[in-house]
Amino acid sequence: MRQKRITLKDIARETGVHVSTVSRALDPVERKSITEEVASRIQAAADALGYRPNRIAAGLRTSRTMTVGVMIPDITNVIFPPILRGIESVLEPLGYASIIVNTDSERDRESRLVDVLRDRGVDGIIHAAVLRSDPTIARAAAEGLPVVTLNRMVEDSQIPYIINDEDAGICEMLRHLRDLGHREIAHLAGPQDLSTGQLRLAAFRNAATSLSLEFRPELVVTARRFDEQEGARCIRDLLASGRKFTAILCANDRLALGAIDELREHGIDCPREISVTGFNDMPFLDLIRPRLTTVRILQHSAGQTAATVLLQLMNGDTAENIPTETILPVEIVVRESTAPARPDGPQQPA
Amino acid sequence: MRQKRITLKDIARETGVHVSTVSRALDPVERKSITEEVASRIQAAADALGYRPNRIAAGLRTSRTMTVGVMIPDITNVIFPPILRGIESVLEPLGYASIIVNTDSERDRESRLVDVLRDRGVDGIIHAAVLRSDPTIARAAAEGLPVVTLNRMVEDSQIPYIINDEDAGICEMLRHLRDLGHREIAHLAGPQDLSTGQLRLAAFRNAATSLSLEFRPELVVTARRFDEQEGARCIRDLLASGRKFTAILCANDRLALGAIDELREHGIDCPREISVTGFNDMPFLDLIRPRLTTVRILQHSAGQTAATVLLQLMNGDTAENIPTETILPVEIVVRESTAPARPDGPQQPA
DNA sequence: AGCGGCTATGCAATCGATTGCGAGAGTGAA
DNA sequence: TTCACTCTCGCAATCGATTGCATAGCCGCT
Repeated sequence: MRQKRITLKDIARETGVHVSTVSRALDPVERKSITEEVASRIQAAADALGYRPNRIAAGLRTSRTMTVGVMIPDITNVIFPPILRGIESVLEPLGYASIIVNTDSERDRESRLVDVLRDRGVDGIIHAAVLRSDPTIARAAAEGLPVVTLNRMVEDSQIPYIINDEDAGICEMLRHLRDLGHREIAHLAGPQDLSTGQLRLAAFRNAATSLSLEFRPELVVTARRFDEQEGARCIRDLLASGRKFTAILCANDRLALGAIDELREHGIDCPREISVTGFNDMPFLDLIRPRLTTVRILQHSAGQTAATVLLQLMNGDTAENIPTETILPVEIVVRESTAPARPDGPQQPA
Repeated sequence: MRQKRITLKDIARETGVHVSTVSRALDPVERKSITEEVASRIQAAADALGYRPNRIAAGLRTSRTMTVGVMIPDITNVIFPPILRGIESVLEPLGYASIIVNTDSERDRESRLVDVLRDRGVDGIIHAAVLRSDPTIARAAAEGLPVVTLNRMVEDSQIPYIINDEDAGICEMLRHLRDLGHREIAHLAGPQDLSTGQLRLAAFRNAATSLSLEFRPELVVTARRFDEQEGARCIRDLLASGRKFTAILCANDRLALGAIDELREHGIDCPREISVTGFNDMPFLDLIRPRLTTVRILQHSAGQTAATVLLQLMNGDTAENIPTETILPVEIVVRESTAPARPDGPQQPA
């Protein structure tokens, strides 16, 4: 039932040459070392028979599989698909395929998956998982496997990383709020075991001082997950604390959405009474009212950049040509969830 | 720099047996044909050396790569990631990896990608792309490659398919609208070159007659894409036609969201004046007001089912054990975008 | 003691493509 | 005519694991 595949041997038999000659004739770089007439005869036979190279066999011999592994926390998180398309857009035209794995941000799953990818002989790994430390990936890189990380860096390693200029994003956003007259600005921080959560909190602190706004630890609440429920919970806690604030800078869009919902539950209007900002600019955000002011990250180009750097690594470019650190610009998108601070000062809600 | 991999040969040398013996000792099913003492000595050596089997080499010999191809239109479309997680949840524990490719619903890209997957020796393909006909995949299946399709079927073929019971979903939704008193119900249909668009329109027609509601072709408008812009455009056309209607059943959530927005632009309130329903129940829908009444599809289980059927195919189960057709149940989720038809009859907006 | 039969293990081919090396043909110059 | 050199192509090893077949050894039975 199943057709036998056409191999080099078949073409060799057909054209009366040796399989090695066929191999060379079909290899664009070796082709020049073959008489043009022979080469085109072989090419014709290959086309006629419908030859398709067996990448498995080639991979065994060359130990290059033209496959890369991509590790992300969870594909159902809307920020990752655009990254994957970005990666694909540079790798696929070059004949690479990618194996995508979800780590669910679990450490043992993460290291197990690194091994799975290595067993499959991937030529490199793009690691967009966000756990704050991972010995397995560091070891893989140290053993010579090309690795780049996205959105995070592995300490004490030479692994190139691509990050978004989140510091600048946070800082711009804080400036936007300040320029609107806000002074008591809360921060709804993300989980501190995820690099994004940690980095954005640090950025908030730095930005506050550099903008001559006082950093107030009591106005920081930390979410345990990046979701709406936690956003809402944090707002409840914040309101319960009785502290005054007129704006909330959230570490991600979903926290912001949860926050706005919870404020509404308490009869507090966003943006009239309290301004709220997000981070990521996830899809469909402009369908949700009030339309969220947020920091836009160029996920697609982040993916492209990661893939490009990985390619350099896999091609064995000289180290000095490979950027260790790439910082991608972000931009703030001002929509409807931010407004001038009320002139009569913060109204502490009931 | 790069460490040499440990191979069977290394273990053989270490333990003083032949590599074939090592191979058998490490293969759970062959292991019983080896003296327990030898087997465990080999196992110990393998562990000590940190042996990891080379799947490429094994794949070459056995022509099983433990890899499946998954074809979808576009990973950034929110309905696909849950499907992928569903597939992964059954395949990954068994040692399979999947290569995911985006077809962008382009025919030539689609057939090219089928070949890419075959070149890589995938053991099977789950085909969730939605073009209405594709000779390449049919040929692949005819040549013996295990294939299952998701959300669509390939005509004139034995390819098993998994679909959601969209007919039932449309019918239930129409019944819901009828029970609310609606009689003039428009259908905002999806692109007719995509199977989902076509099927849902057909289902709408059937449901109308079976519910003794007149099917009115002039109340059907067809979108060119499944997005908000097209939803809005269709509503403009519908309003411009001057026809009366009190409810709109949309072929997908995004069309519905675009429709509601456009109605609002015209000063028409949903659901008070016109009810609107969606299809898919995409994530974050409950954050958008009015919260959309829609048909929920169990994407995750669809993925699981597709993977399970593919496994049967790949394991060469006898044909009669393999379901050709699997229809998964759907459910309607009633939220805020539907309300009773106004007792004074449809108000034709200006 | 001899023989049948079974079991544990070794041997070697194999999957398909790649590649270093060498041989033969062809060319040009002396 | 011959020698040196180049160009094209064939030969065979190789990547690492799998597997059908062969064989050596052992057991038990008569």
